[in-house]
Amino acid sequence: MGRPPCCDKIGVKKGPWTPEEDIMLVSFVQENGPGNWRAVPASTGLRRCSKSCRLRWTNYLRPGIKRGSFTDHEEKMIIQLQALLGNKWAAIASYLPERTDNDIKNYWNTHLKKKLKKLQNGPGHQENGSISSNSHSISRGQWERRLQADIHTAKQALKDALSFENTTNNYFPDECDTKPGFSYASSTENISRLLKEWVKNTPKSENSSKCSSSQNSYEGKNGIDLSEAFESLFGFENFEKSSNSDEFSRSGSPSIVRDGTKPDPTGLAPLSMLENWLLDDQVKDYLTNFSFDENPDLF
DNA sequence: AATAGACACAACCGCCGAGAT
DNA sequence: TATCTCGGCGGTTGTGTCTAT
Repeated sequence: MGRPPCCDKIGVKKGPWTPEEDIMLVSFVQENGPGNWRAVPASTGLRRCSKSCRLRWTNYLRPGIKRGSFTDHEEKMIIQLQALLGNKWAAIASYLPERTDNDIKNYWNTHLKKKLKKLQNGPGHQENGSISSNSHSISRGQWERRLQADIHTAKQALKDALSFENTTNNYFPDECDTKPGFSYASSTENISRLLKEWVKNTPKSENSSKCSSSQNSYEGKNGIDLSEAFESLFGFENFEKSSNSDEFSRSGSPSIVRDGTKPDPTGLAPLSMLENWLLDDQVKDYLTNFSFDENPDLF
């Protein structure tokens, strides 16, 4: 009769994750790899739903996540990919491997939606059917033909890029077999960053007076300093010098895998082609106004 | 300095397809 | 084959922070 339930729904904790919980989760993933989320609560003692554990890992702890503000380049990519794919945040995120779908979705909802609305209401929209770019102007017919060809090319690139799924699993490169913890090094950075932020944002007096039941508690159940515990578990003495996101930049990066289950689909070649296409001014203009409802046959 | 409203983002909810039993 | 959960996804909500008054 089907599978057994993933976890006992009664007594499952909700709300923000504590550093202590993060450490337990990362520790589990380090030993067992991502996946089998059902086993996480039972194996770690975490009073969290398996789903919550997966989400926490995916959005905050997995290797290669970049935090902070979005660059212009990222912003353009999101806008164009959203125009092309719609609200397929996971698909969009596969082109921005340092960002999570949740991040992109939030960024879209809080920033880009408004920004685009402003742009669309603002100057620069021509009503006469000709399309201008920075350097030249072409007829609508020429433009439509060129666009169809471009869309075909982009669709192929998308298809190729997305079809990387299930062909290889780069999460466990060969060397990881002999170097336990190798592929999770940046998870330690993610956590240490969270811890550092927590320390930074928590006044000392408050910090020292907090008990372990506090959501932001920095101390473990037995009064253990979690930063020390964490350091002894994983070690992040080199955090300061290695935590910059460049380590995970597209070129020469260790293959970052979203969620630990998908290979990074961003082989440089297809992405660059798609990027170039997406960032083309004319395509940008067109896609900004493009409606999939009116073009159901494109895909 | 106090307050209200806007904003940002982490986390949860509900749905769906795939797969296990 | 039927039933059930898992894993993944997109939408939504809750809450802390910022800003204007």
